[in-house]
Amino acid sequence: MIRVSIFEDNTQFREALSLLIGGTPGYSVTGSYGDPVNLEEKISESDPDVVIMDISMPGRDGIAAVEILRKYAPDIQILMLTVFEDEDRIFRALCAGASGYLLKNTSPSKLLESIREVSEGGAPMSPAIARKALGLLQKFGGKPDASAYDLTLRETEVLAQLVRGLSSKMIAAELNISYETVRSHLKSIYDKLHVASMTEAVSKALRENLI
Amino acid sequence: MIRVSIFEDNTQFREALSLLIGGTPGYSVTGSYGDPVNLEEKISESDPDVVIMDISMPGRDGIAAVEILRKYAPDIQILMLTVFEDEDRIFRALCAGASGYLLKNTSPSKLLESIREVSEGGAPMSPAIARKALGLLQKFGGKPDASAYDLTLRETEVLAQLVRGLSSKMIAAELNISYETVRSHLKSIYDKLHVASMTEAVSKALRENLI
DNA sequence: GCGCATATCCCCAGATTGTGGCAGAAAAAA
DNA sequence: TTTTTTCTGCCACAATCTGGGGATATGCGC
Repeated sequence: MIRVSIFEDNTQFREALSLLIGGTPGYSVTGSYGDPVNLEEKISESDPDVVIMDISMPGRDGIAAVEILRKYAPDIQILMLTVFEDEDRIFRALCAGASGYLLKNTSPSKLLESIREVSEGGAPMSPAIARKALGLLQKFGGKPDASAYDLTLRETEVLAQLVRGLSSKMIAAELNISYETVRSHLKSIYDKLHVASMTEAVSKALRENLI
Repeated sequence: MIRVSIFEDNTQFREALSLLIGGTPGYSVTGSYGDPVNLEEKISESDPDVVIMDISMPGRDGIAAVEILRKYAPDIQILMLTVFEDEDRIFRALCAGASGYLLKNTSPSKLLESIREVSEGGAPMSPAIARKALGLLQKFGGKPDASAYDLTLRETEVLAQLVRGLSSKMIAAELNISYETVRSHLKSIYDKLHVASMTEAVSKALRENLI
């Protein structure tokens, strides 16, 4: 039996959801609310396994509610159910701690399946949402691209140690070469990365995934 | 009619897939290969809408194949079908350009559904995979967590500039405060982050998303 | 008021880094 | 073989950074 709480400001839609979920064997609706005010209280009284959350609600933003809920009860799975499909909101909701993201045009059977899936540790998303989430991931992951600045092998090694936070001396010890040699490599690295200090080099390396 | 090409080195599994997909109305298998050697040729002769790709194959890695295919024919949707569920491989496959990622224990009906979904612009993933992909996304997008070391507002600002690669002097200019003040803040930052140099601070800040 | 945290400045001594130049040995490419 | 690249090492000077002292002022809470 999966215990579900619903947060959705549209009364009609909320009732419909409640009827659908509550009327299906294996599911029970333990709470149904029009806003996330006094969220903790509502959660503790309904004690759900899964929370269905709308994004736009009066009083408090659904995404903020997700963040709070994440902290208050990390084990509760959160399923966003909303009409918004802009990248920004998807991203913020997922990063806030939602485990699934469905559009409101999702069919009842898909919705029920998704509730089960999210309670079992999955991450159900509407196809369009999943594709956008994937796009976000690809944007971040880009490419581990050390070749762009064509650092030599040794230079890459030195840079790697630098990124670990080591000083020139420590790097020398780590790589079993002279302190001065490390400094020589550093010069080349600065040249190739177009930077002028260790900090800049580390910053660039980490930002652009050069290690 | 969805045209599907299969790349999978296990002959039995490949044949089974071929039978399943080819035997279902609405789907046709236009190519079935044991390795991705001469990938471009195989693709142009089979002209698929969707490619099903294994990760481990003789000759060439499936992930590398995805990258090449992405460039050669960007409109072809790629569905990974493999046994691996480590974050690294998932991440690399998705970033290389795969649009879906299924585990080999996926049921035939789910598989067929996923092929349709990916061809329609979705991003089907096995629940466990989806959850891991979500985790990756959250890791990247996680909002700055400076609170852990409770840096003050000013210290956070200084750290932010440091991460940009600026020197103490430059930070002083940027924040319109004295060089010595910057140094004072830096001392506190070092103290709180348990580091002893700019490089270390930048490294820690970027790794732990303190900015 | 009194403590406490924050933010702002200062000085010093010693260590580290940035910059410039130089050069031999080994490896790879021509 | 000759040339080029990479890896190695060194010196010197100026600039910057680190770690140790303090000092003043402004709020905020008790």
